[in-house]
Amino acid sequence: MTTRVEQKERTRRAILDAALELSAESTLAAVSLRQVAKQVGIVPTAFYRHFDSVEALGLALVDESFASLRTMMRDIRQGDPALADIVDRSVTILVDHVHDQRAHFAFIARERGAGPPEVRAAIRHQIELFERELATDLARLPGTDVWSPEDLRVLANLIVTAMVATAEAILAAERRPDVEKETVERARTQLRMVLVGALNWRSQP
Amino acid sequence: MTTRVEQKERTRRAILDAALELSAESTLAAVSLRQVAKQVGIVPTAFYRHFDSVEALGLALVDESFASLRTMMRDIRQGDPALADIVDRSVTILVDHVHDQRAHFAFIARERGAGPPEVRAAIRHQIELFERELATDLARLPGTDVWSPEDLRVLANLIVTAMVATAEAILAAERRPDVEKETVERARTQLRMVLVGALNWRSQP
DNA sequence: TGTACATCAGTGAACGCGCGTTCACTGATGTAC
DNA sequence: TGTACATCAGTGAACGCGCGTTCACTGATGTAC
Repeated sequence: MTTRVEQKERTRRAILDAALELSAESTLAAVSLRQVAKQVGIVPTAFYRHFDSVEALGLALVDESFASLRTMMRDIRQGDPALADIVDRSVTILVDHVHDQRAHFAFIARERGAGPPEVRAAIRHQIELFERELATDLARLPGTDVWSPEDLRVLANLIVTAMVATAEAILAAERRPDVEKETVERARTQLRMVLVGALNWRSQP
Repeated sequence: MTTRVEQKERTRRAILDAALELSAESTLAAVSLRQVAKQVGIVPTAFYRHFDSVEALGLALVDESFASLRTMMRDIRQGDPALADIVDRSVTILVDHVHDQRAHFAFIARERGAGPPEVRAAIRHQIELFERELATDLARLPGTDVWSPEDLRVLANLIVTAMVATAEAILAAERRPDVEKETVERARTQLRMVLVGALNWRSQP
């Protein structure tokens, strides 16, 4: 026996999943309320019992997607932050999460540049928070004591940019293992290059 | 007196400009043939005298946009490739071109992730060509003789990724000079960090 | 130069379709007593 | 436990609107002679 609350939550979940799937064809802006309702198996008007508009649904998807990113961040932070294998571990965890949360990552990648303004702003804000957290983590690494706070933020921005590009490349690889392997190797090399630069860096050189 | 050919070209130009302007609101996938025709001041059916579909129009915009990128590339390549000010000069030229070709850069940034599959593929291909050219240029710099060809490509990819992110950040700054200045400073610092990494890099370390 | 014909960019009516949103409704689940 | 009423997720008809595409057309520009 299912309660009314449980059933409502199940329908809401189905709407979110349908929107993720349909927007994968191009972008959320091109998805209609009626397409979502049809895929879920409800009448179009029932949509309004769950969301005010397709855009409100988009904001809910942003929240969801970044919740899964934060899970990833926590995974990366776990365990010994020794420099030796930090690059390999971080990239491996990124790849695993892109596989597990493929639809969420794809959603962020698409809507980041082309979503409705509010959705775009929400994504930009979340990426900025992400960057700030990474800067804090970097400050704990040995050797960064000669860095200015600004340079730490700049480095964090570069790393996040490279990781976003890597996630997009993994998605574009479309599960072709050879293309993906190349992408992952490239990401590791790039992170190592950046770290070599970082270790030889002095603020205001 | 204007010839028929001239008039046709003028209308075609107006269609391209209208599509750039309208797609700026969200993405080309959300722009209708009728919206474009209305903005140009022609009847919807006249659109077909110039393009087979909105998607064909999209591909024409990709070609245009990358033509302006190649102009930029040529500008950067001009003159002395001395390491000293190569970073400052490259970033300055990038900023100037983003200002001059704002609509084109914004179009690429949006459609790169969310455009119709053919448009996305065309953009990915052009960025790859761009990267290959940069790798060739890098190979001419002193100090890169200890680099493997693969690592040159990986470095070029990192630099292109950072420059694409910089262009997007300049667009997002929406002509607010203080935000833009910060973005530009960040790009310069990042390129310098990467170059410090590059100068201390040995392939297969 | 003048005339007769060809070309073709742009017109305008018409089509069937999917869109978001309104509204009054139904009937199963939940609650008060 | 049983009954009477409240709640509310989902229904289904209806609306006016913008969509892409078809078709036969017009009339200015271009060309052959």
